[in-house]
Amino acid sequence: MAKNLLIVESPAKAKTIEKILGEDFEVRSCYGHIRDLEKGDMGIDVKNNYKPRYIVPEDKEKVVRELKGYAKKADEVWLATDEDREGEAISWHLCEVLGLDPASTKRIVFHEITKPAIQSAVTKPRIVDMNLVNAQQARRILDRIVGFELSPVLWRKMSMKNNLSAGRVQSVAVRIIAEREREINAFTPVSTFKIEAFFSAKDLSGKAVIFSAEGKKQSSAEDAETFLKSCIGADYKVSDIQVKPGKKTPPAPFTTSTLQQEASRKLGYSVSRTMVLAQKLYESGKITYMRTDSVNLSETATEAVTKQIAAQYGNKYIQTRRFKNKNESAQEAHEAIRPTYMDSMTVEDSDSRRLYELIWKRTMACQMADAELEKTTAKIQISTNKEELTASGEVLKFDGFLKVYMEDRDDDDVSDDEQQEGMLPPLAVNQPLPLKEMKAVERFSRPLPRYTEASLVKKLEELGIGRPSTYAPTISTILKRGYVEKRDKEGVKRDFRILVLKNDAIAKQTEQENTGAEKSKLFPTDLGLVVTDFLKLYFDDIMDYNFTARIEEEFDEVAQGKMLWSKMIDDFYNPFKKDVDNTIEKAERISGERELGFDAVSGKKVITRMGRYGPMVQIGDTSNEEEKPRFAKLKNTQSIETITFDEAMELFRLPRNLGVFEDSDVVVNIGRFGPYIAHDKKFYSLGKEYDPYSISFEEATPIIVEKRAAKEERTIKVFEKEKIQLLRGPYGPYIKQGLRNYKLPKEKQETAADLSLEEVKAIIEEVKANPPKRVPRKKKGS
DNA sequence: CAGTGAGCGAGCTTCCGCTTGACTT
Repeated sequence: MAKNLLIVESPAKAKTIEKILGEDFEVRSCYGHIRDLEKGDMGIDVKNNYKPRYIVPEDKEKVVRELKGYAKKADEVWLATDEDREGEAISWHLCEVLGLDPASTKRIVFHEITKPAIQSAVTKPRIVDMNLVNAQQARRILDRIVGFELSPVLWRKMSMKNNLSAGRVQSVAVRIIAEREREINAFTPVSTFKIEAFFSAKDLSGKAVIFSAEGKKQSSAEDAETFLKSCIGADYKVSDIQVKPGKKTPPAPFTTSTLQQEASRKLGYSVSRTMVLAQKLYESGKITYMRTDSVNLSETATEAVTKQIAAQYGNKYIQTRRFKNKNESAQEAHEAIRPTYMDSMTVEDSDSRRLYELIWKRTMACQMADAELEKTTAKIQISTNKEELTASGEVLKFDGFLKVYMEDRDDDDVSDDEQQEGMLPPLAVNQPLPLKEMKAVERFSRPLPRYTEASLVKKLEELGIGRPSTYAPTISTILKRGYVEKRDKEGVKRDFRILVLKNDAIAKQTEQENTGAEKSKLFPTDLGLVVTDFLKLYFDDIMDYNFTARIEEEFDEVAQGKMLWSKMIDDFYNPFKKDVDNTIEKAERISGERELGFDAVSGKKVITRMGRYGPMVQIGDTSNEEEKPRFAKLKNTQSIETITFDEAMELFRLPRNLGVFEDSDVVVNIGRFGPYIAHDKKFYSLGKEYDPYSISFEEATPIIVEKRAAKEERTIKVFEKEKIQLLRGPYGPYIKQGLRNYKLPKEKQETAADLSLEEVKAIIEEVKANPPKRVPRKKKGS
């Protein structure tokens, strides 16, 4: 048994460190936090200075039990959790649970898992910093108070009430999505006319090439026409040439947030997919820790990178750099995300290969030379006009880091004015240029695009909201709660005008473009919009984009010992609790109700609002005892915010009876699980390719026949009397009795069709006796 | 699986941040 027990947070890290420290140390991991506030009564004694009540959660009991065992056997316990607020708190909780004295237990830190860093850390132990621990407790308690006070307000005030939640991070994330949607809805595009002239000139080899030059934008079709007319019969010549050097600098190495953004843009990965793959790479020792907000590289890593650059591209491609975090809240417990071994350019695993190569390239690039450019701007004079045209081109003189890596940009970073810089043919001042044609093309201004998962992460990080370990879970939460949806949107066709000047004549054309199409973007749901409005109305301080930044300043003061954590919480809690009580007492139930007009047939009022089961439209009033109102559910692409009267009335066309097939009615409707066909007491889901409002009898009947056949296909065997079915599912054959499913043991899966009733019953009993382990369900804290 | 939409009110839900697996009909 080793004399020393060293505890870190991550098991993968434990393995590496044990190798470095050798026989004197046994290194174990605590798998993150080992204690948390109990759930009952918020886990806080509000009246007793907010004293927290901590418990070891059920799924951490085993870890704690084992650590206690190791600690008992060791002569000395060393705490080596991450060097940040959360890590410090974990060390303190370990002291509490393992019966160690925080005033004397050795606490060490390192921000990189390298031999020199760890060996030097062991020579400089300190003790747990209680001020930092208190800052974490304040953070934890404030989040618990906000979450557990606000969520119940929603349960009381929302008409839709299952599983609603609110919190410091998630509610602001939803707000960001909601506000962008409203900006887009309110946006009115303005069109201008872009002037583009095409000239011919000879390139270096003497071949004629076409290049383009731009003129001043025209604000209307009339102005554009006037300008083109003024150019009729004109001569063109180069009046000025400017050549300027330029450079591009490589981006910093990856943090969690930038990795998620680039993997989204370059590889199309969702934020959670990126994290799953990165976790795999980390656990197999291929990359450093993947949840970090630091852009720092260790000395050893920088050396390895430059060595690799020299070997692959030569010394002139090397430029060592140190990157600094812009974000002050960065807690720099780890390095940037980089390959562990720079000489491995790729990995075996095909799933994570593309992500690994992306990380490898970005890491290489960050220590490589700037790319050098030459930007040429040529002014072109129009003989009949005092306006000038501008042609610009860019030539790469030295590729530098671009040899391996080019960062992608978000749509919203690319402005309309920016043009793709191509090459210009060699030009000389006073050189006459023959005009091929000149165009005035109508271009519309565009609203900012909707957020992707990754661009939302970027925004949250800019606001200092959330941490690397929570970006992916936060997105899952707001999707799961139904505040936000990830989906595509079809664009709409729009005409745009083009005026062409060619051979001294002007022609007018109209062309079509698709606008507003979105792919895999985040849209707020009506629930998200209504909840956001409600929270903004009654809790504007918590919904403020700067709320987190403001309280982080106070946490910092606690961490520096300048403020008592309980005082900080008290200052926050008292006014907040007043708002909560006031809201519960005074606020009306929220439904986002909007009046659309009056039904032509009944003369009754038509409204749209949130109902118990989601957004809906309603004809008539619920207060009318005589006649119940008519209800219809909104389509999932519609919103109570934007639906028109005509669209609303259209929804009342369901259910539709299409006719009689095999002696039964064929009825189309939309139910709890989407559009369906009901026929002969059976239900058949309608795929996305069908519209229940327009599907015909001729389209519907083959669906019934097909789905019926597919179901037969899935059925292996039926025991009619016992109501037991043997079915084929995506995870192999299984038994279905009533609503419950039972998995077949592996050895019986091949021969499922031969099973007798007795054998099937035996399997059911067997599974019932030993139910498959489920994901640990949260239990009531006690 | 596929009706619902008002109100009453058992008992329940809920936060953010640290970490990994075992699980899916």
